[in-house]
Amino acid sequence: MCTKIAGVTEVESRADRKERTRRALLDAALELAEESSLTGVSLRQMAKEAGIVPTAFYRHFGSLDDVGLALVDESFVSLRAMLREVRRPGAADGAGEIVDRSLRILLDHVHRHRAHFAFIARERAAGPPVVREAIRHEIELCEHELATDLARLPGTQQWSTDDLHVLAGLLVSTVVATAEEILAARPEQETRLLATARRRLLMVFVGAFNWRSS
Amino acid sequence: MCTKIAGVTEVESRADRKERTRRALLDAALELAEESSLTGVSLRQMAKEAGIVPTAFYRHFGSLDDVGLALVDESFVSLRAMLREVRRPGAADGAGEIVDRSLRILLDHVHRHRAHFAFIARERAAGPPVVREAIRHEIELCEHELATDLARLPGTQQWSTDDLHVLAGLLVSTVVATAEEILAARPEQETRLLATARRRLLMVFVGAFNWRSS
DNA sequence: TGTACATCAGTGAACGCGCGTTCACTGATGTAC
DNA sequence: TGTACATCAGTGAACGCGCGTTCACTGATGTAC
Repeated sequence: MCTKIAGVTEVESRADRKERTRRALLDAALELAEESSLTGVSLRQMAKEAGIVPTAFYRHFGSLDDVGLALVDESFVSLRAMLREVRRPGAADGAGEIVDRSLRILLDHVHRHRAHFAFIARERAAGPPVVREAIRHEIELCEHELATDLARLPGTQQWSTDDLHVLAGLLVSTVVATAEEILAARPEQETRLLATARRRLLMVFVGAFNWRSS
Repeated sequence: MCTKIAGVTEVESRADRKERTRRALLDAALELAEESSLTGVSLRQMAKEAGIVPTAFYRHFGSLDDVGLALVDESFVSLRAMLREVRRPGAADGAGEIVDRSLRILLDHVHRHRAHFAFIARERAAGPPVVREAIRHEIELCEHELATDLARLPGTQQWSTDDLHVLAGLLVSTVVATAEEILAARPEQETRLLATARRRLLMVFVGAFNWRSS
């Protein structure tokens, strides 16, 4: 098959075409899972949505679980990109600035990778067991990374590693809750929602600043 | 049908028997939903588990959604009972005592109503749309109640209602996360998990105590 | 460059299975007289 | 108390449908010579 792009005749190789179908299957799974959960998506629905016959599914994945794990992988690529952006050193003067900047990045990423964030939020509780476990593990890794980062902030040098993990866990559960709220919110509620989320995070920071490691 | 209990011959009325079957269907749904979600449970599985023929299901519920809504109702009866117990005035000296007592009550209730708590945690994200919405609404009500309660604590008299809701939201998301951790934890991890949860809640309280309403 | 062969993504028929729902029924329980 | 009738929880056959998976296949793409 040939495609003419900007005057150049591009040839789509067999491998390219296969990758395109694989992508279509993953996209179909992501979209179909939005109603209820991945456990409710059938191989035949995915194949139909991707424009192939059901049996051709097996050319790309060994089972439905494999599709789930592939989606977990790419969802956490999105999420890690976000965390990297949050972490990037900037004009981080005070807690208010850090919170504002982080929330802006969170909002932007949730909107731009809406399907991936919704996938994690949903399948974390409802996915096939193997997918649930994979997500649980990834979130634990993120929490661990966050704890390491927090240790570098001014004011936490004397903290025990336990306390760092307490704060990391608190931040993760707060951010997860906020992300879920953003996903569930209608656009006109968003401003109000963010204002609440901002104060919630600030309250956590106030608690952390006044915390004495024991 | 007659049953002899403690020397008294009890007659089970038609209504009693119907109620017993209804209960069996709900219990079956609760148990079967543990693998994946309620959306993955079929009417036929429920009927089989309850010991009736599939078609008899319709004598008790109009649809699978009705089963879900009935389970939401009774799950929140458990949860409300817990909140009432937390709220019951006791020797609430300081934040530490409040947190310890609340966590003890939470742990006890999660263990004694494990299936109900797991149901809420799971179906909140993965249930049929109508069930998800019902749970979202119930949690919002709990959060609102909590905000009202917080207003009566010493030190919050000058807070704005917005700030009360910020704290209530923070507490709810922290407690939800803790409940989910208890549900997922193996028994030997429990002590450590509770110690972390304790410090997490304390950190929130430290934040609240040092909070200035704006 | 041309030819002969290998690869392999996608096809289409077929399978047995569990699904929700319909329908006419049975027979024990409940009620009116 | 006894009888005749009504109620209704549960039955069982039947339906059409979508499911995952098997298998032998097709024909375009890729490769070796």
